[in-house]
Order: sequence, then C-alpha cells, then structure tokens
Amino acid sequence: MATQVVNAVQKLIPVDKTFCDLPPAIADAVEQAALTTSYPTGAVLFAEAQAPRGVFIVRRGRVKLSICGSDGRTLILRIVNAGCPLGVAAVVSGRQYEATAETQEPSEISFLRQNDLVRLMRLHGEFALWVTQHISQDYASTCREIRDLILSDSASEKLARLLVGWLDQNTTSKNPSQVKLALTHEEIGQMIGSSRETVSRLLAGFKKQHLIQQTGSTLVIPDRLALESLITA
Amino acid sequence: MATQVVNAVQKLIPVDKTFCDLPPAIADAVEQAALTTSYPTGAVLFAEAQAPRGVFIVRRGRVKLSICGSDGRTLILRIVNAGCPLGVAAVVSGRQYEATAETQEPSEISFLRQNDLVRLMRLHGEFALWVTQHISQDYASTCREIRDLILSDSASEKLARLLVGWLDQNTTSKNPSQVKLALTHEEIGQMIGSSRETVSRLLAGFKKQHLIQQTGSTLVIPDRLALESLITA
DNA sequence: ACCGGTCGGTGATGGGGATCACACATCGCT
DNA sequence: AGCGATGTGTGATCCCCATCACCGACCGGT
Repeated sequence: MATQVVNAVQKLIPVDKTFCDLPPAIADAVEQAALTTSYPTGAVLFAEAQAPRGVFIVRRGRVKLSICGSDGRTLILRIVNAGCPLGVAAVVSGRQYEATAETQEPSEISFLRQNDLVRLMRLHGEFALWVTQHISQDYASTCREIRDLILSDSASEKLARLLVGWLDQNTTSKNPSQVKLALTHEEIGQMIGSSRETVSRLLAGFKKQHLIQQTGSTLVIPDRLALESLITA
Repeated sequence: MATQVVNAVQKLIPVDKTFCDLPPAIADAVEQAALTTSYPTGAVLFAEAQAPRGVFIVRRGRVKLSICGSDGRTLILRIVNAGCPLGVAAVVSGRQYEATAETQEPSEISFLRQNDLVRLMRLHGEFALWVTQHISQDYASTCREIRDLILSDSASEKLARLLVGWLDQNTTSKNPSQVKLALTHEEIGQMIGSSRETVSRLLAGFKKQHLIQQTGSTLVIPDRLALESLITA
C-alpha cells in the first residue's frame, strides 16, 4: 500500500555489458549520464501518479509494473526484464508516471534524469529511436493486454493465455513444457483481472482436466495445444 | 452526414498550417517527404495485424482507433483528432499495426513511409522527440483505458466517466454542459466494453435520474458533479 | 512449541450484465 | 407509399464470477 521509494542503497555498481544493443559511442554517453544502483526485492522505483523524475533502465533483475484502480484493486501490466527502460512515457510526455514499478528480486538499475534523457535524445537521433522503439513495444503490449483482458472474457481463457505466454518466454529452460511459478495466486489474479479464489479454482480445474501438473512451484504443461484450445473459446 | 463525399483520394492538398508545433525547418522536411491526401468517411487507413507501411498524420478530421477480439467483439480505443500521428508504434517497432484506423468524417491525412519516418527520426532528434511524445501520450492514454475498463467494473461508472470525458473535450462549444452525440449506442458500448442494450438501459436510467437530458443528438448534462459522484463508486 | 502472517483450497450466495427476443422509430432509396 | 437497413427501447432469462466465510498448510521469529 503506502510503500515508499527506497533510497537506501546508493552504491555505484560497475556494469559489464555495453548498454543493451546501442552503438558504443552512444552507449558510453548514456552510461556517463546514468547512475547505476542496486535495489533489494520490493523496492518501489516510482509510483503511479508521481511526477516524473527520470527513467530507470533495468540492467539486471525483474521489475513488476502495475496500476491501481479507484477501488483499490491492482492490475499487473507486465513483468519487465533486463534491458528495458521504465517510465519513459511519463518523462517524455511530462505527465505523471503511468504505473508503479517495484522490484521483484534484487536488481541493478540505472537511473537517467529527465533532463539528461531529453538532452541525449535531442543529440542522438539513434538513441531517440531506441527509446521510441521501447515505448512502441510497451504500447503494443498494452494494446494486446487490453484486447486479451476486455474482449474475451471467460477467466479461464485469460488464464490459459497467460500460461501459454509463460511457455513462450521459457526458451531458456532445457525443458520447454515447464514453467517456474514465481507468482502467488493473488498476483496471477491481478495479471488477468480476476480474484484470487477464481485463480485457485481455475488451476484446480486445469489439473483435473490434466491440462497442467504442479509439483512445488513448478508447472508442467504436457499438452500445450489442449491449453490453447481454450483460448479461441 | 454525407453532404458531399470527396472521392478524389489521390489529390494533393495544400495544408495551410506548419506541421503541428514542429520547428519550421523540420516541419518542411517532413512535409516534403509526406503525401497528403483526402479521405471520405469510413475509409480504413490501416487494419489491425497488417504489416506496417508507414505512419498517418491526421491534418483535419477525426479517426476512430479500434481493436478487435477473437470473439469478434470490438473495442474502440479512442477517437483521434487533427495533429496526431497514427501507427507510429507499429512502424517503429516493425511489428504489425496494433489497431484499426478508420475515418469518421471526411479527413485530410498525411502519409509518411516507414523509411522516411525512420530516416527523419535518425536525422532530427527533435523530430524523434516529437514522435516519442505522441507515442508516450498514446501509451498513457491506453494505460488509463486499461485502468478505467478493468478496474472499475460497474458499467454505469464507465459510462459516466465517458460522458464526463466528453464534457472536458468540449471547451470549444459555447455551452459547456452540452455534448454533441456523434456515436451510436453500439459504438458507445464498444468504447466502454459493454453491450448495446446495457448502454440503452443506462442512458435511460440516467435520464430518469435527471443526470442527463437528450434532445435529438444533443446531450445536456445539467449537473456534472452528480455524474461524477457515480465514478468513485 | 507457540503464534502471527501469508498463502492456498473450497463451499454458498448473490448480482450485474450478456444474451435472446421482440417491437417500434427513423431514414434513405426506388 | 412501400421497403430494407439501421438504430433504439425493454422484458425475461441465465450464468459467470466477485464476494464472504472458514479451514488447513506452511514458514519465520521469539
């Protein structure tokens, strides 16, 4: 609820890789202007409706982006991995942060002040393009979110879609039909816009239909197509 | 509505104003690369999931942006007025158009090919910044849309919010509590994610509570605060 | 071991709105 | 006028899911 921005750990951290996939010259310029710090789990980088101070670029870790309705319910927009800038839209448009960003694990995050971002964008069209590409992806992803959440509406469909989406992200794992379950039922509910209980019941139903198996925090999806068949509904 | 349908689609149109609020030098560069044409009502500039060809910049008129769910239902994202670029996210990210754009009245629209857009952005950081600002606004508006549509959910709340939003856009009219109703109930339903019948019933209810009055296609909202009181819900 | 907190399962209940099914109005067209 | 197309009003029905309520499991701290 009333979480506050953690300003505790301000230690400078050397980051090995060049800045994402930017040309070295520009990456250096960005690197010089940015301040990279380390955050513990649960740190709030910025909160919805705050005035923008600058952008955060995730160098390592995972950050949860969420928005909060007037009734107090929460919707998780997406989980952001390393390489992505956060809060760009707010900084560029000068309006307030459009969501709340909270680390989900210890993370290293670069901070770039508003002035520096705009200055660098004006200076390097290439950098501006990079920034724009990321916002574009965010925009596209948000549009998909809208389509999936509003125009579907059986909750089981949304859950199935979420699980299949997780499968797609798991190109890293050796076992491609396996998913590490890093979210609580409540959080899953916040991702698909439904209640904790519904998620519980749906997952139980999926198990009963042998669409998924769960051992500990590991989900196994033996038949991906069966799950996908729920989506066309 | 159809007084005189302009069907000379490929006719070049001289546009009086400089390009939105861009510096003249850049505006000229953009103007040279762009092709401005005239469209009748109902023209589809691009459709969801098409491969991007370029961006469209609305010079005059109104364009409806919508997305379409797997079940065939439609959600109207927003109505875009003059001055706004369309389809930028798709072009910049190289993915498909994220929505469908359709003119709602005879409009003049500039087209800028993908290559030219990227070239101009790379060349003029200022232009890239302008583009980015517009996407940022789109992104913010989409986030608001998500919050309003998913985290609220009484339909009456959404409708009230829509009406109040229309009031805010009407700074032009002499009578500030008056709204021209340019959408059918079906389209209103598509804006708030509910069915035509629900919109009908809700509007009837609002009238019965004297929250709105309707004569022809003109809505009068005598007590804005009363409507707003429905929103906190 | 005791306890407080977070998490997960599951029943019962109720309501909001989608959906179906009409009827009526309006408008443009031939 | 006559006719289709389109938009609107309203009743009846039904079902999904939010919500309330409660219980058991697990985990860390003292």
